[in-house]
Amino acid sequence: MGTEQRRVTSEDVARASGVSRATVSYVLNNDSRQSIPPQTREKVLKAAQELGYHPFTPARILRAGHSRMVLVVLQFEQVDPRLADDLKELEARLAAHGFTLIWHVGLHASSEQMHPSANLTPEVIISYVDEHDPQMAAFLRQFHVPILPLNDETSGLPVGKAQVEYLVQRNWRRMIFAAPERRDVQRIAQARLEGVRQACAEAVLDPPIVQVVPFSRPAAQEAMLKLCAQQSVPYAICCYNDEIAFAVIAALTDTGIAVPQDVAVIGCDDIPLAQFSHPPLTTIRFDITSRLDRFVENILISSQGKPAELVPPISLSIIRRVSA
Amino acid sequence: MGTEQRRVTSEDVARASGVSRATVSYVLNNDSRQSIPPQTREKVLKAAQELGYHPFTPARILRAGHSRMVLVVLQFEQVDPRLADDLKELEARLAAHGFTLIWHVGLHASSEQMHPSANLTPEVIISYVDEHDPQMAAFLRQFHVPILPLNDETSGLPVGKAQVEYLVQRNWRRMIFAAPERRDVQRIAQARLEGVRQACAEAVLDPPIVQVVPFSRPAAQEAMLKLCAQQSVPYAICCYNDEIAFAVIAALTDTGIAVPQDVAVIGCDDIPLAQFSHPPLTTIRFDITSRLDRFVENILISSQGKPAELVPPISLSIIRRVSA
DNA sequence: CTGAAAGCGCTTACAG
DNA sequence: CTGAAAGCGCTTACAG
Repeated sequence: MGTEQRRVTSEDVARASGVSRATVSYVLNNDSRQSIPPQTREKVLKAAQELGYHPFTPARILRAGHSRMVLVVLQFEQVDPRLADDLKELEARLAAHGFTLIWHVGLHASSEQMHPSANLTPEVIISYVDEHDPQMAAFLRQFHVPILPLNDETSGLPVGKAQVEYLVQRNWRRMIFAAPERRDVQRIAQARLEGVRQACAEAVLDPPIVQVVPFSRPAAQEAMLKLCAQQSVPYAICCYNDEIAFAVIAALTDTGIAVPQDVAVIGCDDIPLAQFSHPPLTTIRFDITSRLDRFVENILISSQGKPAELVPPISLSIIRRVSA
Repeated sequence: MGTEQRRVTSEDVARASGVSRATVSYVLNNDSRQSIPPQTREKVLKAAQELGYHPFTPARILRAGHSRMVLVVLQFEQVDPRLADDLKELEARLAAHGFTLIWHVGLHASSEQMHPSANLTPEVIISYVDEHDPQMAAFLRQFHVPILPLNDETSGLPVGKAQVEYLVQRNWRRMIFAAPERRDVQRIAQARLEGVRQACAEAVLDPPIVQVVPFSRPAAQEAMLKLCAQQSVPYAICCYNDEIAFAVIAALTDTGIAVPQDVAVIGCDDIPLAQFSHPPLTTIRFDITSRLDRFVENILISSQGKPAELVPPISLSIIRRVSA
C-alpha cells in the first residue's frame, strides 16, 4: 500500500453496491445468521471484486480481539527438512480450528532485540528454541502470550541414551561424545551428553570422553588427532547431530581411520544428506508427529489463557546404515 | 491473551497514573515534539511497567495505516544457512529504516491456499520463490502489495555458465547436467541447464547430456549406471546444487568411479557440509550482499507504492576444493 | 431483511 | 504542558 492511493474499504464496497457496510460484512463473511437475498449478495460480491476489496487484517483483529495466529519460533539453523513434515501436519490441524501458523526465524541474538514483538500478534508461541537462554527468553516473553516448548528437555537425554544403547548392543565398549562449538545449542548438547553418560554408567562402561569438533575440515581433523592421542581404536563416537557426524567422518577419513571397522559413528536427526555420507550415516530420527494431538489441544487451551497440560515425550528410532 | 482477562490498555495506564491517554502515548513513544515533565514521565512509565502494559499492535497499525513489515516468502527447502547471512544483513538495514522482517515459509502448495493472507499485513514482499508458478503467484498476489523477487532469473543462467567455464579451463571437455527431481525448482534448474548449454556452445563442446538424479542412494546409483552406459569417462558433471552433488558423488563411489580422476563434480550453493563431502566438493557461491543496497532502496520505494528499479545481477565465485 | 451506531486500542492534530 | 475528540477499518448487537 503506497502513501498515494487510499485503501479500498468496506465503505467503498457498500457505496458501490448501494447497501450498508453491515450487509457487505455479512455477505463477505457468509454470516449464517443473516439471510441475504441472492440478488443483494451478487451485487456486493461483484462490487468487491471490481474494486479489488480485501479486508484490512489489523482492523479485523482489533475488532475481534484476537488474531488466531500461532507463532513458531526457531533458530535459522534448526530449519531442516525433517521439521517440514511436522509443521505441515501441525499447520493442517491448526487450520481445522481456524488458526494460522506464522514464523519467526531467529537469525542472531542481536536481531531478537530489535524486533519489538516483531509487530506480530500471536495468541500462542511454539518454541523450538532454548527458552533457558536469557536473551531468547526475553524475546519470547515480550509477546506476552503463552509459550509452548516443542523440543523440551525430554529430547536431549533419550537421544544420548539411544545412541549408546544401540552401540553397546553392537559390542562397542568405549564411547566418545562429539560436541558442537555452536553456543546456541550447548544446552541441548549437554542434555545429550548426559544421556550418553547415564547409558554408559548403566552398561558399566567408562564414562565418555568429550571431544569438541569444530565445523571446518582442518580444525575437525586436528581435533580428531588430539582424540587419537589419548584413545586408541576401537571406539564409538556419539555425535551431537548429523552435521557434526559429517565433520567427524571427514576427519577420520583424513586421518586414515576406517569407519566403521575401527571407529563407529552415529549421528542424530537423519538429515536428507545422511544417506549420502561416506560411509552412509547411521543416525537417530525423531517422531514428533505422535505428540501432535496433545500439542494441538494445548495450543487451543493456551489460547484461552488456561494452563497447558504436559506433552508426552518424543519417540525415537534408529536409522541403521553403515557408519555404526 | 485468553478469553478471560481483559487486555491492559493505554486507558488503564492513563487512569493509574492520573493523566490522559494522549500523555501516555507521548511518553511511551518518546514524542520529541512534546516536552513532558520528568515527574509525569516517571509516573507513566512506572504505571505501564506495573500493569505490564504493551501497545496492541493491530490497533497501532490500523491507526498508522501501515505495518512497516516486510515479508520474506520462501520454500522450506530454500532455508539454508547461506541465506542467513544475507537475511541478517537485510534485516539490519531494514531496521535502520524502521522496517521489520517477517517470514512466510511455504510448506506445500495446499497450505498456501489456506493462508488467507496468513493474517499478515506486509507492505512489501520479498520473494525467493518461483513467481511463475501459478499457485505461488496467486498466493503472493493475495497480499495486494508489491513483490520484489530476490532470486531472479539472472541467478540461473550464470551458474551453469560459471560451472562449465571453470571445468573447461581445467580441460574437461564432456559435460553432464545433473538435474533434480523436485518439481518446485524445475524452473531454476532449467535456467542453470540453459547456462550449461550456452557455455558448451561457446566452448565448441557437444551439448550437455541431461541426467535426472533421484534423491535416494539406490535410485541415484541406478541413474548413474544409466549414464555410464551411454558415456564413458572422462566427463564432468555440473550439478543443479550441492545436495544433488552429494547424491552424484555417492552414486559414483558406489559404482567404483573415481572423483575427480575419472569424473569431475561441481555443485552450487556452497552449503556448510560441502567441505565434508568425500572428496571435498568444488562448488559455486552466491554473493547477494553486493546487491543489498539497491535492494533495500527498492523496498523503501515499493512501500510508497512507486515502481522499483532493476537490481544488478548476483555475483558468483568458485569455491575450489577437490571434486573438480 | 437492512442500516445506524457502537466500540475494539491506538495516535495525533487541535484547543486550551 | 495536558486533555477531549476524532478517526483508522472492521464486525455485530440492536432497532426497525
